[in-house]
Amino acid sequence: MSTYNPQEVEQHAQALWEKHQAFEVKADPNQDKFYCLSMFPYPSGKLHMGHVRNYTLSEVIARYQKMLGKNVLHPIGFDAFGLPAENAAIKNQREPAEWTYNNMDEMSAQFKRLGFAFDWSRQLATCQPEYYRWEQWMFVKLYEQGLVYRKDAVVNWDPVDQTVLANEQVENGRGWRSGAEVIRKSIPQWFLKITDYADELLASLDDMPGWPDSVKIMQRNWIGKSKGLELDFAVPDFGTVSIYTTRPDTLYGVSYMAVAPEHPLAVQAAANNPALGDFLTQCSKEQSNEAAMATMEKKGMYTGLDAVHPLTGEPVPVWVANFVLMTYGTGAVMAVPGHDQRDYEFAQKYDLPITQVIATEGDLSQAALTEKGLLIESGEYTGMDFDQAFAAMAQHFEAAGTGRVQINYRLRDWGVSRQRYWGCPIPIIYCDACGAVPVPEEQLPVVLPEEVTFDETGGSPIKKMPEFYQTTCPQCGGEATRETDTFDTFMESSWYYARYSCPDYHDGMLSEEANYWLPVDQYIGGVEHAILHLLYARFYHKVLRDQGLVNSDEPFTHLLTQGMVLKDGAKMSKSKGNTVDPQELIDQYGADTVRLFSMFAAPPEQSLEWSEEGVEGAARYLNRLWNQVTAFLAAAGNEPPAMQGDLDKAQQEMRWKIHQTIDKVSTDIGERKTFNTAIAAMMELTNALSKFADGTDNGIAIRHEGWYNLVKMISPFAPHMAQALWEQLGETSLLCTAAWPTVDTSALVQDEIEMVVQVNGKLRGKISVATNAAKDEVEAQALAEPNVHKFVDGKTIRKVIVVPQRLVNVVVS
RNA sequence: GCCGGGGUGGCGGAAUUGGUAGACGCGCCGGAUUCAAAAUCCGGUUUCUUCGGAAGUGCGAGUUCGAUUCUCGCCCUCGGCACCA
Repeated sequence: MSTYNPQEVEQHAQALWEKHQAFEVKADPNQDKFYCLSMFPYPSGKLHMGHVRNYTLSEVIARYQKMLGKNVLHPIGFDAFGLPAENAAIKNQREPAEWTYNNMDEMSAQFKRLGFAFDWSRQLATCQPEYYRWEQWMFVKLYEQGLVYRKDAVVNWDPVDQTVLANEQVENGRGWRSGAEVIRKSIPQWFLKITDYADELLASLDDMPGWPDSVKIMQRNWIGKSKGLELDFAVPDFGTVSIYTTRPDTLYGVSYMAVAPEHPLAVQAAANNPALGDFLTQCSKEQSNEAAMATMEKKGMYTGLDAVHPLTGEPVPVWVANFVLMTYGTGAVMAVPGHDQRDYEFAQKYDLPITQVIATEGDLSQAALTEKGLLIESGEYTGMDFDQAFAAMAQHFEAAGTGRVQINYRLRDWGVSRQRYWGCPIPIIYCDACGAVPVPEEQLPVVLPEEVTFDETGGSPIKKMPEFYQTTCPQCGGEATRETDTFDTFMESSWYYARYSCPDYHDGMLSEEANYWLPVDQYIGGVEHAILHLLYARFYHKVLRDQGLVNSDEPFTHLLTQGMVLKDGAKMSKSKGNTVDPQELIDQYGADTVRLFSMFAAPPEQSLEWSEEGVEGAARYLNRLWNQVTAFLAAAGNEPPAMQGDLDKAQQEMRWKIHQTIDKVSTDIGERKTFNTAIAAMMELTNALSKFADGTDNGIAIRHEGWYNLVKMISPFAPHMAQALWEQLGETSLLCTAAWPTVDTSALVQDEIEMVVQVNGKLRGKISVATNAAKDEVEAQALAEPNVHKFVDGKTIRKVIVVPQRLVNVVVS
């Protein structure tokens, strides 16, 4: 019997896996595949506990599936483009590429030290031209297909640093480096028509049982499909302003219109109205993100223009309002203060009329009445309900040619242009004669120069590098300029999961192997990606499908969204100084302990509260398991006697516990994904086996059966220690390729069962009954229980509820 | 503000389909071992209690024989809100 030495044991197991290339896989049409994937990391520096948790989750599932006999793909790579590399470059005067590659090396070493069962031969990094060339290639394909277009869109402009800022670089409306007031600036940018796929993205959600409902609901709301009317309002001295409304039934209640500050009407009206001009300038300094728009003070100004109400002919004043989004619908709304709360508050503030045109309960002097109901004060539409009014008005306006039924989406097209350096160059060339021309396939990739110098403003260096942007037009051969914007990094993360199937394929974006591995069977990552990343990836997958590159409709069959790792109730972050370095823990306790703790401390979806004592507990458990198994083997050897004859009661119970645990652990890992309860069950079995000191042949056989299966079951969590114990059990194969334990259902049969007896819902006693006992027998036995009898005596029994196998509730008065 | 989570002992959490609230672990208390300590092992541990019991899962109502679980209304907290990834 030897003591447990994690460092030694872990080195040994890792060397074995390396020697046998245990986790490198090839497509094999004759074997069931299982593709298990954790969201790839941004190479920010060293690993943190969030990474450990994320990759241990996929690790446990991957190793479990492998033991079930599946051909398991469990790859790793890096989401290597992004803003932090540029920040590090400015701060440390290092090239983003060098910084990134260094971090990748460091993190790879830590991944290996943790013993993750990755197929390292498939490692990829999105900043490598071999990867992003296919992203550029696909962009050109989509351009040719008409799914790409260019339009003006708003960015955060820092007027001092003369650069575009990301939202997180704007603090309280000011640039984080310069401190200057950030303004909204409109510049031309490239967009992908994700809205063309809105309906399919929405409809597919109904057929994705492997995704959490919460994520599907969030995506549905994000897509925000609605049916309404687009109506044209004539505005004398301007022209026509179209609005979109989902509540045409409230049309008679319109008391004003509101347009976005960027709306052409507002711009025209401001031309000879200095006060209005000032207001628009003021609006341009306000943040345009949705949270800010929704919470800021609602402000507006009359433009001096009046629209004509399309039904009554009455004049309707047109206002500019800071809360109207130019990017949603038409950038103009009709305002019905009586039946919309935001319009209501605005009308109260500016003393605009509030009228009721829908008959509903409520007090209009307190709040808008937003419930639907029958129309009142609405001319010929009076008395109709919502559906009737919608249909009648749609018919009226369509006949008049001034309105139409329209399906609208909250989802906007995907702006992919970033005015930043460390990203994939957008493969477009601008020619004075030919306009925007995509880079021809044979000229791809457009390689991002890696030797660059940064100044403190954070502006992209390639915008100042003629050797990068000076080129010739692919169409006319004349002088031309390259696009210097790069892609949103969500572009890279939208298809990496597919590229893992063939990372070294040079003749195309994806090879046939993609269709063997895809879709991903289990995808794991933080909830914070519930909408953006996961929606973009779903969109991209459908685009890949329509290009004939994959034959599935959705990329991820099952999704697990993990919670954050907290310390003292707050998210671990460098700025808070509450980080825990996994490396120190690995050095002190070993990888198995760190892995076990991260799985045991909380269920995957919930946040995990960090606890040093909890880690010690995990280490203590592994130590105890090691000692128990080695002590048993030292005493009984690794060749157990055969079980024979009848088992006594304690032996039966021990076997029941062993097989009940196998059943539970299998369900917890394979179906429920509650690894914390799987570990708890294994701890219970460990405790039970420790106390079961039966030295008879049958007893030793049962103990061997228990420890043997326990070593297998703990192996996805603590694979190094399990491998060492496996060898002590006399096995010569790799444990990670051994078969997962199977349940002996005959061991689960019990002929007696304990039932709980309640009186008026309160626990009063317990009875032991035959498993197949009839209801009357159970009832009789329950009433005969002394303590139950005490509480029932002298009272009238109203009814007795018997829940088979569980409890009896005697209702008395 | 809108959308989606979460709230259970001193702490992390369990209770899988409406059926024993607190599994498992941590901490703490007691014991064994030790010259002593660490480590290890064994036992106890929701609160109150007149020792019969009673109360108890963020707060307030409701449905039910029975609610941590379902319904309604609140409070607190975390994630997302389109250029952080």
